[in-house]
Amino acid sequence: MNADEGRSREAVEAARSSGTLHGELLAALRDFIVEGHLEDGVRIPERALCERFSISRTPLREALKVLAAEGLIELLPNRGARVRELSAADLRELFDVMGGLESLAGRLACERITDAEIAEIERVHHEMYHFYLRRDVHGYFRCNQAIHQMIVAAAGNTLLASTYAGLAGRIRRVRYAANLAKDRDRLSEAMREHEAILDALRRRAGSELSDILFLHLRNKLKAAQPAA
Amino acid sequence: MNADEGRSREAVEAARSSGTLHGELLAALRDFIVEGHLEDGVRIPERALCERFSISRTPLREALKVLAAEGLIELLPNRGARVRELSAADLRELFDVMGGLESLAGRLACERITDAEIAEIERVHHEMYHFYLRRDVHGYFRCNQAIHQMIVAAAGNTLLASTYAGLAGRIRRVRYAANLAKDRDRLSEAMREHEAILDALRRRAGSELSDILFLHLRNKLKAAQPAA
DNA sequence: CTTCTAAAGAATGAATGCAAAATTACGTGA
DNA sequence: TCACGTAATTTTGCATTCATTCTTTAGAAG
Repeated sequence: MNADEGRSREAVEAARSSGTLHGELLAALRDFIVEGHLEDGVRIPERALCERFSISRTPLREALKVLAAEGLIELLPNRGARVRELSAADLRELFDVMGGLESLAGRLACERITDAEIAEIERVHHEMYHFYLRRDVHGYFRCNQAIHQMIVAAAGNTLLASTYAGLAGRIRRVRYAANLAKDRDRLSEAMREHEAILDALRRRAGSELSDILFLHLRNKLKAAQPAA
Repeated sequence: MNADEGRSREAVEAARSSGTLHGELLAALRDFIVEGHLEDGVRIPERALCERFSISRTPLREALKVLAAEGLIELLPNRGARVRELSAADLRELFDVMGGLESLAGRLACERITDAEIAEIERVHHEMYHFYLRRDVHGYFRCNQAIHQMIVAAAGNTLLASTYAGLAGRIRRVRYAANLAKDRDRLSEAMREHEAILDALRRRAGSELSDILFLHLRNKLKAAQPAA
């Protein structure tokens, strides 16, 4: 019997989240790492993680292999796992690819986004503007993230969404918010860019939005990494 | 992943070369699947693969988990692994994301590509044109693949390259070449698009090339899937 | 003959055990 | 005191084993 598409997808999701010990452990470990509970570059003994999560080494090692494949950790032969450090070059590559994905998201979103979805993004945009005026950096960034997330969601491409989420997880470990917050000029520049994003989105100007979003990410990187 | 999905290159390369069973097995299995030696959707008994590769289940299962994370296979809880079937929707998503990545690759390539690299691409382009005139579909597609690969390489972003390679592997299983080959109009249209790609590349017109490449992939999908 | 049930068989998920490699600890010599 | 070589401990990689779940099949009832 041929498994139909919807059913296999559900099954995969089920496997990933619940049911198997491996799946839950994988999600838990991922959060654990993304939230920065492990130092960069230091060795992570398997035994310690086993005790931490009350589990045997077999499922743990499976999860580590997957996390290595996702790029969150490094697995050196016979030398165990360590949280992957991001060099300046790595960060640049990450931002560029994220930019490419957001660029794609904008293009796709223009093809299918509804007026209601645009209105919702505009709502968050105005909220963000409010935070901007009040210098509430934390609130500002939350709205910022939300807007980009909404554009990706509006693209209606699950592969894009999951790929984007994976890279976003890697970046989340980097504390670049502080750098961005200090640069007031960058903040207002970003606001203007977001205005342009919304404008292009309203006009469903996919190609144009694509450009804007890529450059937006480029500028974000520049602000985060003045050294580069 | 990074070699593939953004996984750490050093670790993966080390694992692959330094004779860790898991690394070699992973690569072998990936090739084995990508080259289509396993039927879509049918159950893959672990025992059979163990015997096929003369190893125990532990490293095999680790490799399967990674392949599942890469999206090549499905792992259903307590029901084993099967090669993932691509629905029409999946294929559309794949092509769009590949289009986004190639679009990004073109943009980045325009920033850093050398005249020598462009000349090399032109060389393959003319070779491809030759195959096109002689109706040598096989040679045509090889050149086609090579050109896209060269653009991605010229982007100089290892994360982009590995992500792209991962998705390309998933698509490689789909035999769309036959469909494309039948449509002679599509072939000449593709040739014209490739001319435009080269032209934009010569002018280092990143934004323009970005558009062309995305649409090029869109048209490729349309040709491969007239039903959609 | 079909269909439902249940038990036997097979496959997967996880834990443990063992060998090889690496890291650490220790002792010797300068 | 420091450098170096060697042995002990730790850690990783893989195989094996046990437990649980799924699949298949034999059998009985309708």
